[in-house]
Amino acid sequence: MANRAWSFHTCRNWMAKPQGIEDVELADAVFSALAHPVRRQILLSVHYRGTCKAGEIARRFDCSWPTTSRHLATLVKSDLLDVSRQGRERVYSANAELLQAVLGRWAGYFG
Amino acid sequence: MANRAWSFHTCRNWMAKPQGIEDVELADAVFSALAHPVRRQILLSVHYRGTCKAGEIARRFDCSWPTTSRHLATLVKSDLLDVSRQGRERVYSANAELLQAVLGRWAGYFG
DNA sequence: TTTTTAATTAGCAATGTTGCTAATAGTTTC
DNA sequence: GAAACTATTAGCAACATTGCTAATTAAAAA
Repeated sequence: MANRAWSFHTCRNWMAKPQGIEDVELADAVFSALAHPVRRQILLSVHYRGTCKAGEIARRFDCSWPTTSRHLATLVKSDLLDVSRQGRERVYSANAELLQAVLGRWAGYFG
Repeated sequence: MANRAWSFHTCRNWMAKPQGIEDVELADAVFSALAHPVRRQILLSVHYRGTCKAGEIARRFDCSWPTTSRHLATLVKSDLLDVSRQGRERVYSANAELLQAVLGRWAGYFG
């Protein structure tokens, strides 16, 4: 029989290094965003270009513009990408600090 | 019109830092495994305990033993967990080096 | 103001994930 | 060998993700 009395509290007590709820949600968003190869490529590409318009990205990947657009939305929702409008174009840039913070924290848990 | 002529080759040329195919698959497995909060907790817990039997883990999480078992299988498939049989029990241990290698590489891409 | 350009949102089908209970496999103990 | 114990696999329902095309929004250009 599985333990039905589980709670965040009991989990914190059992686990050696407790995590705050905010961390759980942030990690969820970031690792889920990174779980798709096209999103990882988009993120890398935007980072190394500095900034990128949606169309520049959409034209270079093997999926339709709407599909790319949804990947971009997922990345923005996770805060790994920032976006700003310039006329009818949208300019994306990578939030490298957030990515490094989350990956660094998790690497640290296993250090 | 989206670029239908995309290929891994063209992508490598466009991207500032190309990735090998192995890296893509490894990153896929690792980030997908980390994308679920219960799997992250299991991994942390096993790491801080050193080793853990399946039952110890299953009893302490808010999901059935079979569900935990599948999370464990996902983690093993990604190589983030190692497993060995001892009699009728299975002992899991975390592969901290792999996790740090993958997270470290990706943090490095954005350094 | 009409047309073109840039990009997203809507809607749908296919597929993948996650949870459960029930069934099964392999080990130890009696 | 039978019973008990540890754990996984099978099978199913609910839900989420991902891809597409078509429709829509918003801005620029004509």
